[in-house]
Amino acid sequence: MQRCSKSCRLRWTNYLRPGIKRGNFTPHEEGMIIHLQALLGNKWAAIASYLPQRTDNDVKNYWNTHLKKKLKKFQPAMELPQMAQACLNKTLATGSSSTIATYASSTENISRLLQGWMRASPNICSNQSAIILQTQSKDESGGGDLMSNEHFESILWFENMNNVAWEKSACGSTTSKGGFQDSGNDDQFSVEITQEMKQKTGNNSKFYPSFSSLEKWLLDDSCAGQVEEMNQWMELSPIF
DNA sequence: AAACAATACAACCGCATAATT
DNA sequence: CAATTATGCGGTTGTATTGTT
Repeated sequence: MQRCSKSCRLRWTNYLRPGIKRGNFTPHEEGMIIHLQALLGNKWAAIASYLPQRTDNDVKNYWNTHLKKKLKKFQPAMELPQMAQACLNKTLATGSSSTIATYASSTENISRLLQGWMRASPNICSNQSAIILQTQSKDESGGGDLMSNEHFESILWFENMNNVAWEKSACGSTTSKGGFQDSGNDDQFSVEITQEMKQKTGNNSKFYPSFSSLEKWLLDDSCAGQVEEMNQWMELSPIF
């Protein structure tokens, strides 16, 4: 079999390169992909950067063959962005204790990814890294249609989120300057976002969560666990 | 056992951008 | 600085495998 240099490189990066994990995706990985796809759209390389040992091709294939199907079944009951939002809501509302240590090994990838974002988006506030993700994710059925901004806004703009969570976190907050510092205190997540929200809305502008906030959410085990729960529910549900 | 369908995944293609000459 | 080459990425296709009738 003859391959051009491009094919060789591709085969190396996607198949032969050492350290590539093969086989089934764990529920946690599955959850990560679902979250990230909802947030980033079909940015497979970006999504894969959060999943060490998985290539973008892997993630893409898994999405197209497994997850897309699952979510399609699930969609009549809950739209995909809503699912991600519901997961996000629950995370904030419960303030469950969990650790981001699982993906600590991928911090390098994450920072790289975030740097890429920072470069890509002209609307980023330099200091607090508030974001407007200008995604051009393609709808699976539309094959080229832009996903509506409302979908992403519903995920990213925490205005739409469970007010109880905000009340709770706001009441419990004192001060939390300077971000997370890996304290392991998950309430701090809500606290920081709340304070950011107050800052932003105080300036009569829309609120965007900071990268660090989103990042923390993405790396939170609890959401993946919720997706796993959902998967189990889907399997048990008579609808499917 | 054969034919067909469905599935999974490696590989290919085209495009955009970065790096090199 | 332009031209060329290399690289990265996302969409799509090809094909081997598995399941079903």
